[in-house]
Amino acid sequence: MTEEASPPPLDPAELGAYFALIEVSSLLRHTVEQQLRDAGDLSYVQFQLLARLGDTADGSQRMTELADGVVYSRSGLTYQVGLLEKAGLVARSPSAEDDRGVTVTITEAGRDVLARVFPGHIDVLRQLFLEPLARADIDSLARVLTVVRDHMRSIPPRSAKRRRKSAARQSPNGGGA
Amino acid sequence: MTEEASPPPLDPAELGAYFALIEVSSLLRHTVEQQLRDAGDLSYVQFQLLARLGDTADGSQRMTELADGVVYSRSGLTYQVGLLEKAGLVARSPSAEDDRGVTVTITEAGRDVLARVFPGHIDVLRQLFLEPLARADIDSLARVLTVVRDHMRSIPPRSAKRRRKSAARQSPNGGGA
DNA sequence: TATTGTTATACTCTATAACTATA
DNA sequence: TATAGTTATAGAGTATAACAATA
Repeated sequence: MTEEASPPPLDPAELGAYFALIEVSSLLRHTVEQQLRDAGDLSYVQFQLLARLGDTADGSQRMTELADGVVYSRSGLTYQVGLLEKAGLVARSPSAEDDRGVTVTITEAGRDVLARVFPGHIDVLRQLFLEPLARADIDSLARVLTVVRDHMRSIPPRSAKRRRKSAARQSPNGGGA
Repeated sequence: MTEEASPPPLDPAELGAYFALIEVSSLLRHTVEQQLRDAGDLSYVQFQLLARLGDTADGSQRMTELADGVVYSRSGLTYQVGLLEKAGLVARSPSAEDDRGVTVTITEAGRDVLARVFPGHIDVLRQLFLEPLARADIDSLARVLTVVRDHMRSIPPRSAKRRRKSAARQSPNGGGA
């Protein structure tokens, strides 16, 4: 085990893509988190959860569905949803069809926070991320990163080791769009 | 509060680039962190610090230089370097020219850990990130993301929060929550 | 007076394991 | 037995502010 064959090193473009990706996403994430904190007292994860709920027709999703979207341990999701509920931004109710389940619904207050936070969020994205890019760059970026994402999603995620989520079955509303 | 005019919403390509960027970097980061933890008991930040030191001619850098590279608060850097030192992977010594300064140097053990961790690191990058991409995609990705990074670096971000001196103290804003 | 770096501290987030209640 | 979700708990990481020593 000490003698692992060294893989060939990455070439400059590969290294460049990797380092730039990490650096860009770190800086962007950092700035966005500050904006969300300032504007709505939300962490990024909480924002993601609210945004996800706000995107559905009835503003509701089951815990499991939320966990599928945001890569989390179940307890982590319970924690974050608990915070949102305490802040009055979501409500929990027993699931109709499955007595084990819990349905999370965004409240009016939750939608208000979302609306209050969105403009600044978009501003940050424009100023920090999109501003220096040409139309073709953005298209290219979206295309290539989507390829990578789909590839990553198609691979056995480590989280599947313990308690498998609904990874095996095909969910109609996967997470697309 | 300020009434911000709603900016025009992002178009699909812009949204796609943003979401894919966040998702890809999250998943990649997550996987890499596990690998680093498993192979060398290193957090990603610790790996970054070691790699940075290992990249210099003499394996040394001042705390300030390290802080410039890795987006951190000074105390955070002190904490991480403290951990690395405790593990014997770096050594601290007083800076030669500036008696206030501290020079951090990677040790032999530190280089060993780096060498032990690199192959798996590169494997993860290849399998998860680079594998589905054509040569041209990687080049394109590197180019576009580098543009973004340079743009981000040229802006205000973290330097703005640097170290601020306490000028005339504002009245203590009692609102604690 | 400004800067380098540390310390003290408080807090957020995340993961694991044990637990319940349904299916 | 397997799944949905919660709880208890423990640990890592980060930021802020106060501080000491030096420039």
